[in-house]
Amino acid sequence: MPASRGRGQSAGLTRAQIIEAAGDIVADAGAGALSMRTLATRLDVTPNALYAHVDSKDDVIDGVLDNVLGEVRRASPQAADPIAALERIMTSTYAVLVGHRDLVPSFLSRQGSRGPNALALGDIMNHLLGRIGAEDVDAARRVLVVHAIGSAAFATTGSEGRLAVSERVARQHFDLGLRWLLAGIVETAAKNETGGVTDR
Amino acid sequence: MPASRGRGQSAGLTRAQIIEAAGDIVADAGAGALSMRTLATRLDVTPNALYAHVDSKDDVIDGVLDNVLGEVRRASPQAADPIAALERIMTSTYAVLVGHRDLVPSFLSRQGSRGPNALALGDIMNHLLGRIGAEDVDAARRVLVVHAIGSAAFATTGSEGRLAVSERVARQHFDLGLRWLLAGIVETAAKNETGGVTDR
DNA sequence: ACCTGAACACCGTTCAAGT
DNA sequence: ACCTGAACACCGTTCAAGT
Repeated sequence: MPASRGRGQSAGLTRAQIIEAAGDIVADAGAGALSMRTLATRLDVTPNALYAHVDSKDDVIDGVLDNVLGEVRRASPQAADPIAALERIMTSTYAVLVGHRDLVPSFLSRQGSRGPNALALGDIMNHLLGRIGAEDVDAARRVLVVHAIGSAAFATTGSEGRLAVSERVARQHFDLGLRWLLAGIVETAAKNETGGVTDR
Repeated sequence: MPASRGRGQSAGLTRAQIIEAAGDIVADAGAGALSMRTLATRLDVTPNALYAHVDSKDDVIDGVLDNVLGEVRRASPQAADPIAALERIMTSTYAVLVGHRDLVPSFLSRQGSRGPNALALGDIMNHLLGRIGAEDVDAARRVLVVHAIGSAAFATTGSEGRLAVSERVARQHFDLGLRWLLAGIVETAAKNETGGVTDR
């Protein structure tokens, strides 16, 4: 019920404000509770008013996803040990995603968000992978991202399924896979080290 | 419009029949087109009639997912080369999932289906991983499954996103990651080979 | 047991106003 | 430009019948 406003009166809505409110709903009541209507109610406007600032519900979700990615602890591209820096970025990404469980399916179906935070993270990863000497930077980055998001999707204190596994064990599995992948990337890079361009 | 039937007349509905029809809808018109109402229409019954045979829409989706998993080419647990057999199983899983793109998000959010086909596949993987001497069979299996499903989720001829990549390249990335993971599993197994139990 | 009729409590989105 | 009112075309699920 948009309560107190007359017909042409601005509610002072902003795209950023809408997306933040959407994030709050997801945090408070789960992703299933997010609808254009619950969102409108929280902002004290009618549902259709939102469409002056966002394109669609998917647009809203994209914004929420990128905000979440903003919580990832970003390592510096100039970190002394690029492999350790990559390990930290991916581990932080995993932790953030596990902290926002019911957003993870959206993450995968929308291919991990294309917002500014996702792009910044991707750039840092590219730079670190370049310093390691990765043969195919795009491939390495994608495999790492798939592992982080996929692992988060599988890390559920899974109600009924018997494969369900504790958060601690899921985290161990993630760590193990991450080490295997980084080792593979490094090894592939080492093979190609026939005087190619490196960082120092 | 359930056309020609009187009030208590059986339509001869079966759970298997319902799930098959649901799979047909997804194949014909995409996952977005599947609703209890479109499903009922296709089966020429009213929507609520379905609830005598299935618990919910999620129940239907679980059935569809497991049917899809039935298409995976199963390697024999006794295959001469267990590593190659694992590689074949994962590659076939990836291919099947890419062939059912819009089901993949459901796959991840429902943790890969718990039906008979999923269980059978998991058993074969466990046996092969045991023969390789994997240190932690559960971890290895989960990491491989996450890689296959996650890679499939990211393999889209992605409309607008700039990260979108051709099906060929996505497949190359999957292959690369799979090799890294299998190498890691084998290497971890080799380290622990201090006279433990093996297959021969 | 297995179905229909009717309803409940929702959705996302659009279109024509009003200021 | 930014909002409201009203509507369109849907959802999943339940409950009370009928045979």
